[in-house]
Amino acid sequence: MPELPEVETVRRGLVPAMEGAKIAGVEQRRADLRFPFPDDFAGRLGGRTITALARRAKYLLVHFDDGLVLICHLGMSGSFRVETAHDAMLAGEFHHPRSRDTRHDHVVFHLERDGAPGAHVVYNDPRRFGFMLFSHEKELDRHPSLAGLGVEPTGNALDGALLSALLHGKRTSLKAALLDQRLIAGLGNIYVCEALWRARLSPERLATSITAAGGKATVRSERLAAAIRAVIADAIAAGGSSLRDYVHADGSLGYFQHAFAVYDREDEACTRPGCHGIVKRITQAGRSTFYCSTCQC
DNA sequence: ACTACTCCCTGCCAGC
DNA sequence: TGCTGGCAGGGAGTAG
Repeated sequence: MPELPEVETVRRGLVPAMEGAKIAGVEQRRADLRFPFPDDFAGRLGGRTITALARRAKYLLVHFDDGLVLICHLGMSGSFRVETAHDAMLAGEFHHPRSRDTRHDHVVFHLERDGAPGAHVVYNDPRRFGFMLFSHEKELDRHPSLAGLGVEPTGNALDGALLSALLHGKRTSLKAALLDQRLIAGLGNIYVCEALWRARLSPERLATSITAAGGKATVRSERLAAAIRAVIADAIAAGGSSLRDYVHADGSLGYFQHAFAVYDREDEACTRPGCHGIVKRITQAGRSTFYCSTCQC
């Protein structure tokens, strides 16, 4: 589910309720998600004030006033939603328009602000591939989940030369290489497919084939780096992609899924002007790849 | 060191 | 109307 643009959208959606708020209490409704919750999870969070919400790749980072950091990963099906006390009351009594499936509400953060009860932030995750772990600001970069992550595809850091250097010598497919979080951190199945289509490059091409010795930029690496940055920026601007039940923290939907050129568009006509190809679906590394074999080569 | 494959878990949808 | 199989935004762990 959530790739970088979705996590960034979630982060922005949670900021108003969470930044500057104090944790009044935490309901932890099961012992584990993908991993066991840290010991005394609720106890360690209670009474702390949230100073900032940050993001690294697909990780949401909740910073507290004493340097504690809660590292959250949403896995495939995780989501957060913000409920006001009023929402919670209505949901209990009526079918509230914004109510949703609460079967997999695993964690509820009760917030307070200026001593008054604030919002509830609820973590829901049907498949439980998500997880929450603790770290500390001073050792965050060395945390096992974050230490090996590659470059962010936001901003201008990822250019043709860097991409060429990262992919040089990689004998795997271009698709698999772009999914490797150690190289570029934050891309997932959707945005890799979309970036490759924008760059007119085949997902089946050998990753090293778009590079030059010494990591010098090539026409193709420049094109792909630009496509990756653009698709991520466009998706963030659109509020991410809403597939199935994925919604923003405030319950609204992102709309980038309407802009997909190839993802989940098997058998549809390629929309590139002048191209008369049909979008195909193939399986790479056990996951679906969507692309146009006519214009992507 | 790399690369490839399996598995974790639940829900949903198409096809029978 | 069931049932069944396949598939889904991810990544850790293991085996070559």
